[in-house]
Amino acid sequence: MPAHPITPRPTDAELEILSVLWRLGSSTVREVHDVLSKERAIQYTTTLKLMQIMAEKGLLERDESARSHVYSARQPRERTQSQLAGHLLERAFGGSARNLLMGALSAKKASREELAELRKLLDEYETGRKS
Amino acid sequence: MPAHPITPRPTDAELEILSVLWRLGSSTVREVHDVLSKERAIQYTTTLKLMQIMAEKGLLERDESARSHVYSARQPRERTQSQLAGHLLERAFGGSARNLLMGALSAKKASREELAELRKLLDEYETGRKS
DNA sequence: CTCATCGTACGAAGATATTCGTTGACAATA
DNA sequence: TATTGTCAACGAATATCTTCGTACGATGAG
Repeated sequence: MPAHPITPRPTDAELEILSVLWRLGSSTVREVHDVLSKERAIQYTTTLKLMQIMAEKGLLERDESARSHVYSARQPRERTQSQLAGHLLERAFGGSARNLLMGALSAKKASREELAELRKLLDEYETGRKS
Repeated sequence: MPAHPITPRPTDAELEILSVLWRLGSSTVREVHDVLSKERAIQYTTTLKLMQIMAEKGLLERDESARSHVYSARQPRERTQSQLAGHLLERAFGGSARNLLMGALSAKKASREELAELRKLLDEYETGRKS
């Protein structure tokens, strides 16, 4: 039986780990740490502990067959992202996707290409949704 | 001099308070608590303490002229929302607004009306942005 | 074999978040 | 005025997050 029935929302530090794993795919602590430590000051055992806790929580899966354990995200990236976006959407935007997008755009200006991507996404979504 | 030079990102519990204040406008602890306590179990002093801490942090402003202090959000709603969306955008979506919107839409299905709103927002944004 | 290196496990400190009980001041009312 | 209710202030317990030092076993070089 898993320690947690449902996957908890990752914290900020945990999200850093997940981001690296999304990029690298299955990795050892060393591999994750090498990336992480280039972005900010952090000790190896901190990365290790974080990843151990995340495995306990069910955020990561661990393969212990080799001496250097290999970790991977337990949920697909899209699912975690959807969980996070959905949570913020409810808590901070009263469910208004429009306001969420507005907030994102005013935080970080979007390029013409990105705007085109957004429109395309809406088109595809509508097509898939239609009746 | 303010206790905090920049406004910290509100926590989840703090966001609940802010949401109520966004709806009600300037309010006493009692008024906020009455709304909050209908949504979940919480004691009056918990609401009070939260709002006191938020005032210390600079998230709220407090008018002490009356016996019942009157609180209000220090930042406009849009600014806080932009801060939160921007933070999530960077940490969890690698800056991709497209993926953020995708996550939001897959967390909560959007109605036809909401899709229209989203398109309209993109149109307005592009117009405002155009060289 | 011996020693330096690399890995996991563990414990614990410090910071922050969340919760609520108690206290004392003030106000409203009987 | 005496009692009852309302409020802010405070302290403290608990939980969670984040960080890192230490210990100890496994591995590889000499």
